[in-house]
Amino acid sequence: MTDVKPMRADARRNYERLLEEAQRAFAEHGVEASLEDIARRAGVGIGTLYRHFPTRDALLETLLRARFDAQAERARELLADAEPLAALQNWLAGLGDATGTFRGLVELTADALNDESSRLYASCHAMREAGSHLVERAKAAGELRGDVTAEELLLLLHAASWAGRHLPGEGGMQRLLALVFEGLRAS
Amino acid sequence: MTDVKPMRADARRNYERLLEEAQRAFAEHGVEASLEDIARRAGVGIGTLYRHFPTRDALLETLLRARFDAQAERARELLADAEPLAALQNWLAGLGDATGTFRGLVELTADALNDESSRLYASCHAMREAGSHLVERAKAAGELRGDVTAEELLLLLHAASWAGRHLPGEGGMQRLLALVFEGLRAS
DNA sequence: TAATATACGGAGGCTGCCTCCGATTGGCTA
DNA sequence: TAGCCAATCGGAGGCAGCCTCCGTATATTA
Repeated sequence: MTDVKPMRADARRNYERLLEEAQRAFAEHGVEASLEDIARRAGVGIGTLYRHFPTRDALLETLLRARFDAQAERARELLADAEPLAALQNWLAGLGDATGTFRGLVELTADALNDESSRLYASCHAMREAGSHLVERAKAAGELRGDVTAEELLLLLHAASWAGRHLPGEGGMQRLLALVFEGLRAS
Repeated sequence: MTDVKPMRADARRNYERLLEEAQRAFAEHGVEASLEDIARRAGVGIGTLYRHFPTRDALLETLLRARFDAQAERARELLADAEPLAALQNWLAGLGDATGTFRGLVELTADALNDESSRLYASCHAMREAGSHLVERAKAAGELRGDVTAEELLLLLHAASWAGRHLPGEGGMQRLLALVFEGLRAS
């Protein structure tokens, strides 16, 4: 099936250098970091970058897939947790951290979920599927409103993650997420 | 004080053509629309655009100031409303509409609120001040949680507005905002 | 109508995106 | 170990957008 011819030594070396520098650049400048700059820092020509990663999304996907897959796996683990709502909140917080690693990433993943042709769709979608089981379980346990969809919930998490970036200081996302769960009305 | 020497006729004409085309371009392509394209469509040179509006923000601010000021004014009116929480929600919905006019505008206003050197800061800040009175009133009436700040509330509104753009179909923002007020816990 | 302050326009320098193709080289074979 | 060739590299070049600068044009005033 997956008869991947091994890469030539120079190709593999460049591939890995590129990923290292891309990670650094995206972390520092956000998902819009200059690709030419990444190639330059990796010590390869821009053509080499484009051969290995034909689009920016392809590069991002390679960096993120493992992280997103781990997040999906974590959802499966949390299905065994005794407290459905807490498990869901726990998982969402992790997702928020994951999409918070690069500036601009939340926008990308939120859009990817609505665009099957996106290169990021597959891993994002798998994550959503995994998460939706946590949602259903929390609903079934009567701990979560029954009229909220997994889509809405995920979007609210993304929104909180987005907002966390626009609040001075740390931990903004957690605070906002808590507010979203509790509601704003005085009780 | 404001002894504004009247503009030369051609200058005024160009100024207005530019605003018209900018409105159209931002509405169509979002706040990142090409400035060269705006100048082209307005039938003026790029230099003319930059003379009238030295930065993209200056152009945006001219287009938005009236709208934002109206929003601040609306907050003052709503202070007379008999139902503090409803008035606040009403006002927030209007703000959501205002920041939803151009793609990318929410990000801009959310950032402007944290950056006094931004050209948009003044009008955004005035709006926040006006809104915070509505917040305080709703708290005082015991209809809104006492531990929420106006900053957080505005940010949550912005987040809902942001998220509304990433949900297929209309009215996403209103639905999300409602969820934020009600809370997600089953009651 | 002539003088002059004001305003115009776009060339040009820069950066970033992406493609294409001649030059280079790793790895296999004899 | 030499030599071959497919795999890989690198960057020039075309395009678009940002912004500045300054020679040219023109509205206004006297």
